[in-house]
Amino acid sequence: MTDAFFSTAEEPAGKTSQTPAIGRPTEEELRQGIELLFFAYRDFTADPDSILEELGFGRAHHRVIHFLGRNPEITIGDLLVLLRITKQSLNRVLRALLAGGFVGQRTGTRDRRQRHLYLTESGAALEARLSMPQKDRVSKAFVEAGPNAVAGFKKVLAALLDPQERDRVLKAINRP
Amino acid sequence: MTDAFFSTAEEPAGKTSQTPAIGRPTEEELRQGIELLFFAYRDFTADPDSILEELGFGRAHHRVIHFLGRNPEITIGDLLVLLRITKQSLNRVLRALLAGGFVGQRTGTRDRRQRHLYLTESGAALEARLSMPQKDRVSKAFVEAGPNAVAGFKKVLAALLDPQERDRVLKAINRP
DNA sequence: CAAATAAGTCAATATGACTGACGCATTTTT
DNA sequence: AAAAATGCGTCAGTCATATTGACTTATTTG
Repeated sequence: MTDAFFSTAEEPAGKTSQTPAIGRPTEEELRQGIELLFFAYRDFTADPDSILEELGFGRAHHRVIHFLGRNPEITIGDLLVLLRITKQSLNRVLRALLAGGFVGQRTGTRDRRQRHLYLTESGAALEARLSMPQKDRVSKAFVEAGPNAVAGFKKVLAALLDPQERDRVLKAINRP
Repeated sequence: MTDAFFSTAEEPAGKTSQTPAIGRPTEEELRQGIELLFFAYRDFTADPDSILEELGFGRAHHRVIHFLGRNPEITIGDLLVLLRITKQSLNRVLRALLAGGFVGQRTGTRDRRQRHLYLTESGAALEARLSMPQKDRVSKAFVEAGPNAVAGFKKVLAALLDPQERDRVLKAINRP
């Protein structure tokens, strides 16, 4: 079996590599999609790294900052669910951000065990600075590819999400 | 199926959230694109992890296996360029794969300093096993989103690549 | 009051990346 | 032919991010 998974000669002559109108995508097309996603995501994530390095932060800090920007007053527990990491992993990152004055926390009023996190002014400034190159890249890509392509891009990415959580995630992304 | 994810009803009448025909995409749209990419990629990469864990391997091993499947007889140096990691980083991973019998190497004939790497039979089997869930996910997404959306997906991802290397990468992905 | 929950922390471990340095075999250049 | 450059392997040390497990404290809930 599998003597050449990515072999060039896997399709009979006469057929092309195009997606059939209704059937399953070809092996070739799937592989291309997978690799494209890999490379595009790699370039996409490479953008903010140099800024983070200046501050001695890593991508974990970036993620926290991003989601805090999007979800002000989120509790630790909810942030853990969102990031899908452990409390201990978050802790180190969060401590650094608190110490650096990028993030603040307030004790919950309804439940005083909870800590509500938020970006400080400098935290928000950092968020803006970090997201700038990514927004720039995505913006250029959207403009270049055109609105129709962008719609397809979003549609496919949405379909790639875990079906179980798709609605939840899309709702979170798409809220006003 | 969850249609109208990216409903346009979120902006006040008069303004639409469509990308302006020629202008810059809106902040909202950019943020959505960024987050969608993040979540979709996260789900996408989660697939093979359980298989890898069985074998005591990580994503680094997966990447090596994938690119070895795609580039049989590649040399160490070329693989390093492709993966953009250091020789030392690759070494540990490669040693494990060689020891496990998933990868073999041959001394080059033209230049005997070079090692040409290839997947063994069990390596190819593992590659197939790892890529199966990803292909499945992408396949379902492509079918669900439809050919037009897939074309847009690819177009945007290609536009997200670093301009400097775009041609090189696309050529590598898209070759026969 | 007892139990459950939210959070913080200590400790140990794993993975995957990095830099720097050095050695060996081989090829290329001078 | 000698010198330099190249391809690869490896030792040693570091770093960032993640993990699990166990324990504490404060607080809420049954």
